[in-house]
Amino acid sequence: MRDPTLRDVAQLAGVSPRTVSNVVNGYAPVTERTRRKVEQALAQLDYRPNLLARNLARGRSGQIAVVVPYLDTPYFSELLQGIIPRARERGYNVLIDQTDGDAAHERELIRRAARAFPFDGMILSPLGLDQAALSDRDPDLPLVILGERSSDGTFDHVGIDDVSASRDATAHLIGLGRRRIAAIGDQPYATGEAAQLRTRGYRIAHADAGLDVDESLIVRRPRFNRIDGADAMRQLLARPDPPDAAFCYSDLVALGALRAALQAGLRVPEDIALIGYDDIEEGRYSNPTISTISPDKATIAATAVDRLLQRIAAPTPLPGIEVPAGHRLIARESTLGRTSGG
Amino acid sequence: MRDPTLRDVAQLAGVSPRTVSNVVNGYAPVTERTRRKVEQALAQLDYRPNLLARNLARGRSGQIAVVVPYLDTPYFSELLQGIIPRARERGYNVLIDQTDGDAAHERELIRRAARAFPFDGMILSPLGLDQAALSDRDPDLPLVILGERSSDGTFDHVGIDDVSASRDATAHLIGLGRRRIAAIGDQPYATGEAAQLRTRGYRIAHADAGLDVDESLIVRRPRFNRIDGADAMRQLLARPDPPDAAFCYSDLVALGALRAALQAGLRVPEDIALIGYDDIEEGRYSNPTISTISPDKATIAATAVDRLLQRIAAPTPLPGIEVPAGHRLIARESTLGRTSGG
DNA sequence: TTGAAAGCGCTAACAG
DNA sequence: CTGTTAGCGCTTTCAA
Repeated sequence: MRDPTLRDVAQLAGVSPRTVSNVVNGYAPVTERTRRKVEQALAQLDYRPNLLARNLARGRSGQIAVVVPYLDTPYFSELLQGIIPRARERGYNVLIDQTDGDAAHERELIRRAARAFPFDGMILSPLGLDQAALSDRDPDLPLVILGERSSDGTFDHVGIDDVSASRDATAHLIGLGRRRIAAIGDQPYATGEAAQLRTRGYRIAHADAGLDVDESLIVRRPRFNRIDGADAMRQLLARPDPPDAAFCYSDLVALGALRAALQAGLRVPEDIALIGYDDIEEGRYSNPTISTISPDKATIAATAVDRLLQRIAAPTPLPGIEVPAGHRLIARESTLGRTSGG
Repeated sequence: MRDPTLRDVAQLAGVSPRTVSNVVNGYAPVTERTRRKVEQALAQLDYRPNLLARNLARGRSGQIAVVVPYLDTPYFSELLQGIIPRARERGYNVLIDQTDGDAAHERELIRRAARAFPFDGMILSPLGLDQAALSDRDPDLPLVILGERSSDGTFDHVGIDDVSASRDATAHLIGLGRRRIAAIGDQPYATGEAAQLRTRGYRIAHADAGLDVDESLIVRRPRFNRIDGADAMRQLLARPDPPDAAFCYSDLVALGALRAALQAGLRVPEDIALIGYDDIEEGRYSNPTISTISPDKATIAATAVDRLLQRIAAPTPLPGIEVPAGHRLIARESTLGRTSGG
């Protein structure tokens, strides 16, 4: 049978649809008596508003889009874990899309060109789009960017301070007495901002300690995944003068590097110490466990949602701001050794 | 400015909205000349249909819900990775929700009680709901169940044959000469069907080989995650007669167990061989790599979407069917040792 | 405080 | 082949 409509309820309660709407939405004041009648009818019919109709009338969709490059990257799925409930709490549904880092796909999304993807705002973790490309978008789309681009003043950006986090990671290695420290994951091109910030932190840490950087130890990699980490490590280990430590630009890279190092017969951290970035759960269970930079994911997720909903609600476009999130260094076995492991 | 509507286009092209709609949707045949005029107007105005309106008129939402217990469980995120593009291709958006295995939440969803969650059908991986509870739902909700419940005739179920997969895994261990094989993850209660099927396969493999099962080696665990695996392994290793192998009910459990075994100073697989279930990428990079049962995730994802869309499109409810998916055993270092590692 | 009625933008009977 | 028109179910302006 057809679902009961507002009109059905109105009829049963003997009032107009307008009044029922008022009761349902708690809008205008309604007489206690009327409200009671309406509520009874509502219950009796088990009425549920048709959201499509409501949204059409209200001119909004009640949905936000969350767009990440890869859904199966633990960092993103852990972030989503925080974003979804927060959005649901605040009355929004979450549409998810993944781009595989495809620039065209990302561009289409921020231009709202996708015919079949209705949303009131978007949380995007761009990968294919560089800073400039981000500005070429639907100006009316409330947008929050995650990761390492910076705000151009028309959208919010939430993320941790990559430079200082990377400096911390590198300094940790230096503090442990390591001197030939590789950096795995640099991306010296327009879309590689995230990587470049990390490289910058790596350099600063060296400078802080009065150490020179061996440029040949900075390894470029297109993605922050396991394969890239493993490949890079193999390449480094093939050198006559391999590194005694590596700052990996993601935990996945570190995990891949770890695998390659162990396969090559090295001991971690005795022969080579490893530190990652992201603090994914996997790094807490690997053998050895992975030292890492832990971004405050809960805060990032919550803040991203809150900012986005604010932007959506704002009658006139809000200025875009930078929202910093915290991070901390977590030292585990891959740098400290088993003694203090847990 | 306001987005152009169908009416605007019609006006510009000098035809009726009906004709524009026909052109946009490719419905009725349209004169070449008319079509050209309309298409030109369409392009000129950069017209994009309002989906809310379209869906309201069509009486559907154009969205499917995908509901999993945990988004950050690799198995699910890898599955989602397959589901989303497939659904998008077929013109559907994907709404995601996670339940944390909460029965009440799952029940609410299949009853379509959630006021603010519009979808035409649902792909659900139930955790909190047992077989019986699954039948108590909105009878009009096109539903595809993933995992280990079986179809009650009103929804489709897609999944691999857990019993035979588990038998394969156990037989692999037996074939390697192991005789004290633990099973980690049994759940002897209503919602633990998945686990029970695996235990059954474990028993069958023993029977096949003419071996007795040591009941005390079957370890119960509420969840299939890393912590449970680690805890279970610690408990097993504390025994005077520890096992020489373990069939873990998920890769995550195996990874946790691996961690605990190595921490206890054991060698894997020399002292204890481990096999998991799910074939998540993490198991291909752990040290040692994890032998596992690999379900055909691509097929599961694609089939689930296809079946669901069929159910949605069907004018009259389709009978629910069982859709089997394939699996294969992948032997890696955690059972074979490093010699053949890759 | 409540009713009547006009949309929101699109689809789809029903003519013609 | 194309125009007219009545909804889809809800919100909301305007009156009363």
